[in-house]
This record gives sequence, structure tokens and C-alpha cells, in this order.
Amino acid sequence: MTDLPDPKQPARYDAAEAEPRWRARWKAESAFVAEVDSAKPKYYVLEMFPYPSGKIHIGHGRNYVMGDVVARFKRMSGFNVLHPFGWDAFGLPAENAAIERRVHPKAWTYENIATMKAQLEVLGLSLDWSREFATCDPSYYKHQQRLFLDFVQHGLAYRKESSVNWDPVEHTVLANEQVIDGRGWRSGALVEKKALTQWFFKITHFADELLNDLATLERWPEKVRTMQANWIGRSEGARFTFKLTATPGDIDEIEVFTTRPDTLFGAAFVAIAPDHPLAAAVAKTDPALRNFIAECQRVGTSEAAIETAEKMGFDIGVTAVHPFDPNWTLPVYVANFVLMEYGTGAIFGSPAGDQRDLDFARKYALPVKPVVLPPGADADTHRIDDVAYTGPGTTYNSRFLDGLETRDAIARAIAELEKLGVGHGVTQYRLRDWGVSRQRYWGCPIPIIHCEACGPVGVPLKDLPVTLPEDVPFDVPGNPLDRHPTWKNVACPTCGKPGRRETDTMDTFVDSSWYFARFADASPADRPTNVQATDYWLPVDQYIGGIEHAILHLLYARFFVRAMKVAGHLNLSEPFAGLFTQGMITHETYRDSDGRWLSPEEVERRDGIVFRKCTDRPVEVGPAEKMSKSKKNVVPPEEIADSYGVDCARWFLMSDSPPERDSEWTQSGVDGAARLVQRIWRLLNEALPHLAPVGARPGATDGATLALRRAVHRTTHELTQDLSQFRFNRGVARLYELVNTLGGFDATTPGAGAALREAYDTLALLIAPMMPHLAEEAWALLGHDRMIVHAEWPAADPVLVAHDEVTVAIQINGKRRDEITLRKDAPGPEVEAAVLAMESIARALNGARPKKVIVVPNRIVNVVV
RNA sequence: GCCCCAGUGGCGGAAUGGUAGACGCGACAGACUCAAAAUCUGUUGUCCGCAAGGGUGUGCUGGUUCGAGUCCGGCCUGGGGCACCA
Repeated sequence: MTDLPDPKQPARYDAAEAEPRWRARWKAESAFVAEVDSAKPKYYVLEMFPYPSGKIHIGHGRNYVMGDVVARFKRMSGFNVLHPFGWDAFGLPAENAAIERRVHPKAWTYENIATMKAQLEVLGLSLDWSREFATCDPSYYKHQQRLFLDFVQHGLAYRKESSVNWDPVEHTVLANEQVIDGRGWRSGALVEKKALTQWFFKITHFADELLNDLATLERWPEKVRTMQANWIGRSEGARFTFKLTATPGDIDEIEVFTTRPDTLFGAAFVAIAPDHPLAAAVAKTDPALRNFIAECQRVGTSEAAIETAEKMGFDIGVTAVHPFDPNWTLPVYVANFVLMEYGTGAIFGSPAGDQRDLDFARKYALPVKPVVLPPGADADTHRIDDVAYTGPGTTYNSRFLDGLETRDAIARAIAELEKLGVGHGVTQYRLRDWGVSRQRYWGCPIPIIHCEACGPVGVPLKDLPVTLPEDVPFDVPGNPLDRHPTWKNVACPTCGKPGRRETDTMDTFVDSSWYFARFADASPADRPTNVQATDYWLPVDQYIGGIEHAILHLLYARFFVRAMKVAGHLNLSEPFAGLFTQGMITHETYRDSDGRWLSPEEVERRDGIVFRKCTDRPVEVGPAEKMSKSKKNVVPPEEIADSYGVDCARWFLMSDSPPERDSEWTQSGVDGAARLVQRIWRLLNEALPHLAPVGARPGATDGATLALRRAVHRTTHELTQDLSQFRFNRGVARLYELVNTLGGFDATTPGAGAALREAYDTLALLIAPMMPHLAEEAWALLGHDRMIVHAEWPAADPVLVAHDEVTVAIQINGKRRDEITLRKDAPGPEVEAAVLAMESIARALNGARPKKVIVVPNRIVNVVV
């Protein structure tokens, strides 16, 4: 029996066959390799590069597909597009894998990269792979070491002491995420704070610039700019000193910072950080204070842990003299909520004007004297009970500040402090310098040699890169570089005497702070950047990544380009002209009865109950959460690619949810996308015999044919806007509407051949960014010789986009009562007359006389009675 | 604890201060079929009503406005970040 195709049942689109074929052609023609071309406008689109954690899941896919849709759309729109890819390859998980599975971090990382690259290729991304690198490649981190040395030279990197989370059992520094309820995640030991001398980048040098330039980032989400501004936290206030009545450890004063010097007459106490020098001095002779400080240090270094811990203080028995009254002394406390890193590590507490100070005062029975009278309040009756008044008002109970408004009182208080010579007005930032030292193996070595005679000396450029030794064991916790028998022993480059290598490596945020610049030209072996290439390609026109990077990564990158500019490696200040923060793909989570996470592949649903596959063990189903390896709620892209085709997955990822919001991966959504793919293919095949030849242009049309043309041009117009504005889900809806219109159009309509040609050509072009393989297949079937990746984005005809009639709702007192269809832009009086003549409106008015008729042209008519 | 964001049918969501629920999913009904799958057509916020029509409805609450999902105040719930996860 022969298998003749049924003319009524066109063959189904075979994605499994077509997709690899088109990817091979793109590759063969190097369709996505970018070259500098000054004749064309450039467009650099970049998705935040991934950490090679093992496998790509469809949640990553959303990020890359989004970027790819933009890249393909811009390429078709005439831009010279750069769309590179690489790997953020240093990091803690590789070391954890080494400890847990006895694989070397390097082997583990490069294997993961190979796996993930193969997965990515299936997604059909229009990437220029010729620029690929991993940050753990010595050919990349070599240049990072050079940048580090340049920063040292320009005073942008320096050493100072700061504290880390220390696991006293494992003798290891712990990351904040490895501290769980104050204990080490593996050892369970109570974590201690430990001071180490570490390297810092001087990001505070650019604090003002980083804050002010946020205003220039017009294509960044407002919320990200707000978050960064708050993070930098510029505040104006005063720094001044309290003289002490005793001088423990020869310390005779405390410098504090405050934004509210106007509340000084409400002061009840002075509080210092547990790691303040005065605390240490007093603790020498006070065992109880030593215990208190030790207790504070068990909280760990994270601000969240410190802020959520119960507020506690310890009176150190020293008093401080009020700067405005030598006869007024205040108790000095060590308090667990005062941070050494912020301001001066000391504050004064004015309980009536600060909630935390008030809680503290109530707890330790300190006086609460209100000094700011809220607007409208009465001085005789205004009381502070459990709620502090933190707003502005009129100063009272405050001697020479009495009667002044908050603003003036602040200025007057600062003037007084200056006159007395004990303080001055200052601008303070919450932003702290960036600590980059990590006591870990799998990171970029800090290219420094410590010499007893010369101090820290930079490794000479000719000796870069300082590479990681590979013969290291991971069965003992701690930093293998520090324990290595030979690696750290090296002669001082300056004097030749025996020296020690710096065994700390760099924070992995350093790696991701300049990779986008290296992508402009990843080839130079002798310098970090090819400035000609960076001048052409940078800044990144569209950067796409998760909102979780809104502050740290993006701020560090903004710092880095400024520092690189100082060192002569770049000519710009802002790395990312446009930013889009996409939401995450979520999926339910599954837990076995023993509490282990299970992947979606390991479970099955039977009669609505979820079981571990092939067993009777029920599985606990958790809510949809961010896809993450740790919770195993991931879906691999190959699974979808093999069954439905990757275009289907791409389409689903762009549909439904707005891209900035989280989106749940569901099977029914994938099914819907698969139906659309087949529907397009079927409609195209059915219409094909009726199409005019390639290049035919529709003449004058009317009726259904004109309506079809209008639909095509309107969709083109709207989709162009939607793609430009990252409204992919709306664009998807518009394309569904167009396909519905095509499905309802009779292809045998006389004289419709040219309009149909236009419609199907346009449809193929419009779906090309989201479903590139199907678009190529359709384009070829439509008789075009060149691939659609080289085709031009269609232009909408404004005449066909415009509507000549509009339907306007009619309200009476804001409630919709009827509607009326009028020609577009009909003048107000004409609309009003038409509306008032309507029988339904007359009935609804029931004889009442309209007081006012509001006519919003082409929108709405509201009759007010 | 602090900073930022979100909340709309059974579900994902749409809506320059101007017809709330586009589009998709699901459900229901019908067509085609011996039957099924696939496909196609229709209905689908909710309440009252045979219908015409009307009430009600965007987390809660108060306000601004001719008009509020949208703007403002106060809350509730969920999410992101908090400097060593990336």
C-alpha cells in the first residue's frame, strides 16, 4: 500500500526534522558572526551569562530566548547585531562538588560547559560563538589580574581589615548562605566573626557619580534605579565627637554620625558597634562585656541577620559628655545593631525621633524626651508612647533650637557643632567599599606577592597569568591554595628574597564585571580590551537578566567600567544603556518522604496524587518556585525540543506572562503552542496554491480582502511596537489574532492572490524572531531563495493601519449604558448630539436633564446628570 | 528589621485615568467520524431574569476625579535584594 499524502490533510510540520537542518545552515553560513561595520548602526544585545551549574533548564531558556528574539528582530530591522555568549565559570558550587563528589573543580566546570553548550545549541539561538570564553580560562583571568594591578596602581584597590564568618570546626570562611541560623551548614558549629586583612575595591570613590548617573539610564527599569540609589544611600548629616568621662585604652572620645543633629537635645544614650575600638578597650578589663561581644559576633556578618536579631545593648560604664552641655552626660552602650562599616560605627540615640532608639530606650529604661513637634500637634499634649515620630516638625524642648523647623534646626545644630570645633556637616554614603578577597580555590588568583621587606608587591605583567595549581586535594575543608606545599613559595619580584603568594582569590563578581567588554573583541592576548572594538560595540544596547542582580552585579559592573576608564582600558562610563530584568520561570517542587528534593522526571501524577515514579510512595508537592538545581524543579529544554520542537518552547516562553513577571511552566501551555505551530503550517499549505507569485503587490482591494490586508498591516504595526518594548506576551496575542484572521479568510476569494501572498510572507517574517526554524521552513515553502535570517522586517502601511470608524462607549454618571460607532475624530458637539438623540440614552436618562456631557474624542462619552 | 516590586475570571494574563477580562489554557455544547484522535464552530467573571435588561466585580480599606485595575494614604499576602550563592 502506498502512503499517498491526503490533499485535504497536509503533512504535519516535522520540527524534529526541520529544526536541526536550519541550524546547520545558519552555522554553515556563519549567519550570526558579527564584524565591525561602521556603515551600519550597531546593536549589542547580551543576556547575563550563566554559571555552568550542570545543565541548562527551561528557566534559563527564557532569558536567552528573550535576548534572541531581540537580536533577530534588530538584525531584520537593519542593525549590525552583536550577540555573544560565555560562562561565569568560577564559584563556590564547583568546590562543593569537589568536596562532595571528588571531582576537580576544573574538570567539573568544563564538563558542565560542554553539556550546557550542547543544550543551548538546540534552542536555536542566533549567537556569535566565535567570541565564547569562560571566566576560568587563564586567557581571560590573565587580563583580570592585569586590571587588578592597574586598580592598585590608581589607588582603586587597597587592603584593610574586615570580618568574615568563621567556622571554628572546619577552620573555613563561610559564605553568608552557608551560615544557617548562626551555624556552619556542614559542621553545625556556632559561627564566629573573624577579622582578616583583605583586598578592597574603592567603589566609594565613585559613589556620587554612580548615584547621579542613574538619571542617564533612561532605558533601565525605574525600580532598579531606585534600588541602586537606596543602596548607595547618600545622606547628609553631621559627624561630631562626644568626649568621654573616662579614657579606657587611651580613647577619650567617640565620633558619631547622624542625619538628625536637630534631635541632639533628645539624646538619651550613645551606642557603639561590638567591633568598635572602644568596645575592645573596655572588654580587656570587663569579662561580661567580652561575653556580650562574643554573643554579638555569633550572629554572623549579614545585615539581615543583624537587623532581625533582638536589639540588645550593654552599658560599658563609661559616660559621654553632651556636646552642647558639659554638665549633661549620656551612658555608652555596645549595641548589636550598630554596624562598624557604616558611618563611624557609633551613634547617639534620640528615642522620641527614631523607632529603634525608642525600643532600646524602653528596654533599658532610658529617658524619652520629645524634641520634634509634628505639624498641628500641641506641645502640652504631644506624647511619645510606643511609636516614635520620625518626620519633620517644629523643634522644642531644645534650648537654642526651639521654634526652628527641622530643616533649619539641622543647619543650626551643625553650625553650633562647627563653632564649638567638635564636628561638621558631612555627606555620608551607605555604600561600602567592595571586599574582593575570598579564601577559596576556584577563583581568579590575586596577583600579589607578599615580601617581608617590600610588603605586597604586584606580580610583573610578564609573569601573568598567575594560574591555579591543579594538584590540590579537596578532602580537607579550607583554602587549598594556602595549604599547597610549593605554589605559594615564590621570590619577591622587587628584591628577590623569598616571598609568599597571596592565597586569596577574587570574588566571582569581579569576573562578571567586565566580560561584556571582552566580548567586543575576545582575541587580544596582551591587553584586556581592544579599544577600537569596545568603542564600536559598547555600551551594551540591551542587557537582559534576572532582577536578583538589580543591585550588586549591575553596580559592580558600573564601577568597573569607570575604573577601567581611569586605567585606560575603556572610553565609557555606563556599561548597559538598556536593561531588562525578566521574571523567573517557576515550577512546583517535589519532596520525597525522607525530605529529599525530587525532579519532575522522578515523579508521576496518578489520579491527582503525585507519587515517586514506579513506586507507591506519595510525594509532597510544594508551590511553584524559581527553577533551581537545589530544589530539582527543573525542566530540561531537550525534552521539549525532541517532542514538540524548540520553536514551540520558544513561543510558549514568550507567551502568556509579561516578561518581567514570574511565569509557571505548564504542559497545557506547551500544548497550546504546539497547536499554533501546526495551525500555521496547515493554513500555509492550504493557501499556497492560491498565492500570487513572489514579489506580487496587492492593488486596490475591498471587502474581505481589504480587511485581511488591514489585519496584516495592523499586526505588523503592533508587533513592531510590542517587540521594541519587550511586550512579547502581547505580541504573541497579536499573532494569534492574525492567524485567526487568516484561518477565517476564504483563500479562493477572487482577486485575493496578491493579498494572500502579502499575508503569508508577512506572517513568516513576523514569527521569525520567536519561531525562527518554522519561519525558515515557511519562507522556503513560500518560494524565497535567501534565508529569512537575511530578510528585512516588514513595514506597516499607515493608511491600512489607521481606523476610519471608532466605537465609543456611552456612560451615564460613569456607568456604561450603551455604545455608538462614529467616524474617527468626529467633533465633540456632533458626538454629543448623536448620543443625546439615542433612544437607549433617552430611556436611561428617564427625563433627567444632563448637567454636563464629557466627550473624550474616540474614547468615551460620559453624560452627567 | 530595612529597601524594591507584585496582587484582575477556574488558570496565565490584556487594558495612554476612559467599554474590565484582548489573546491563550481549561471547561461545556455542537459539527466531521462507524468510532476515536486531529480539526472546525459556538458558549464561558458572577448574581437576578425565559428574555430584554439590570445588579455586582480588579487583595482589603479610605480618598482624589465626570470617570480609578490604573493616581494618593493606611493595611494584608506573596516575591526579589540586604554586600562571601550566582
